[in-house]
Amino acid sequence: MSPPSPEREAQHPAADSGGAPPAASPKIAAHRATAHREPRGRGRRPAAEVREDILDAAAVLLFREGMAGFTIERVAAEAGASKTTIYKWWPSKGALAADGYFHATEAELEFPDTGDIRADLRSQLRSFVHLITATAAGRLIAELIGHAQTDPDLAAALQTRYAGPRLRLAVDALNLARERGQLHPDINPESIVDQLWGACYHRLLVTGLPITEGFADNLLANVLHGIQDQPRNDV
Amino acid sequence: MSPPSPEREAQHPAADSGGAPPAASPKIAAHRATAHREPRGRGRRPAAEVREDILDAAAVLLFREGMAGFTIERVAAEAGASKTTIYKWWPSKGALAADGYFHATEAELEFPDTGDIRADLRSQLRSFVHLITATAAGRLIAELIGHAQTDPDLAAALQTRYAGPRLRLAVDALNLARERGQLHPDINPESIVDQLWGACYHRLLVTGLPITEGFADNLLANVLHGIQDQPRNDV
DNA sequence: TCACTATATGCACGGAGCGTCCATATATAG
DNA sequence: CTATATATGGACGCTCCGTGCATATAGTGA
Repeated sequence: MSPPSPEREAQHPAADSGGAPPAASPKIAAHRATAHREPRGRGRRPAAEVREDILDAAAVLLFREGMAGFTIERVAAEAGASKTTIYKWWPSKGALAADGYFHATEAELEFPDTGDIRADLRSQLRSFVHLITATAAGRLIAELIGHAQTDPDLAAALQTRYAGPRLRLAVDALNLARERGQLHPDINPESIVDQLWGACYHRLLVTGLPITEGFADNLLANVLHGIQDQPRNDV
Repeated sequence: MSPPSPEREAQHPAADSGGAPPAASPKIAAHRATAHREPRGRGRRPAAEVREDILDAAAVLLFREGMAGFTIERVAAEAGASKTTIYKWWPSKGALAADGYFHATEAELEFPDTGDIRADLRSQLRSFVHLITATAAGRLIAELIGHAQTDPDLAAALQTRYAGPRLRLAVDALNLARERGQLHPDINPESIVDQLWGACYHRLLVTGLPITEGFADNLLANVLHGIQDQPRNDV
């Protein structure tokens, strides 16, 4: 119904060639030296290449428009791929969104154990606060979590690749500290993490109150005061 | 473009029906003995009646299928009303969902001030835990909050009629306790609420860990231990 | 009693998106 | 060079959105 391949040259809105990705935003692919989508008619392209294009497009769309504007059709258009191809590899919108997000961010998520639980938790918490307030990922994470409430694929992916690792990191730090005798022996690490991270999510997702570093530090002080191994005078 | 003043009568979808059962499941209408929408030809029905039917249908659909199956078209069908009518009163799916939810629940949300901050917070928190774990509203609330991340109407409604009041209730209790000298003078009540409620939401929305009464009580103990007016030995 | 008006009704539209078919083209493996 | 795996455009039927239109009727004021 239209000329074969009118658009494919500057297909990618993403970074690609440029070497100045300020992190936390789509870093996308410089993965292929090849400039860009060659003018192609029909026919097969290497699977890996197509996959990469789709993930790039998904990430770009996701960060540009959020979950609201994120549709399979638009990803397909943006990637210069066909819906058929996308459906061949991803079962649902949620699954693609998750992969798109992680494709673009791929967080390192490593924090050294300094032996000081307060310092360790603070750096983890601050890093998280920074992520959700100072980068484009903040709103997006809220929207992803939001969508996950009605999308099992997305929920599973977030669980496995996002919430799980972060939770484990903090829990590990807490367990180490406890073994070191820095914390009350019968604390429940998961609950501590719920208090710290949950408080932030509460503001992000529910009340909309501002999330600042001061807020985070204050939070941490409160929580630690409640669990450090000192005589407890109540309960 | 249209007749002068068609709408001005019962414009607000809001409150309406009188004080009835608290409950947390659809109480819906016995308001009309009639079981189901009479087969009617065209023509006008009393506005209030139609509105009621729509809200009932919205609530039923919401509780039965969650936000996933909640569409304007289905509400219309279920209510025996026409989409046109719905769009005349509600600007969006989110707005209708919110009204449908509150129509069905209309929580009382009153807690006496007993003078014991621990007891007061515990009853509030337990009531909340009960709501999100033991009633159909739990999953639904998660889904509503989820959708609110990309639906401004819904977000505003939840803010005003759900999160706001609950937050205020707890903050008030904390302020009273502080004035009574039960709490450290420079606590930030909002943060305390973030810790308590946020921890629950964290499990509900993010990690999926179980939310029990024991969890809630433990949470409260931790938090209070951190903020009660006793010598603080750190920070 | 009756005409008038506000309001609900069915119907139908164009648009978007979903998820799934085809038949066709071609890049890579053998 | 052939075979096969795989991407392609295009089209389908479906649901839903949000909005128009002409028509029917309940309630109301004359």
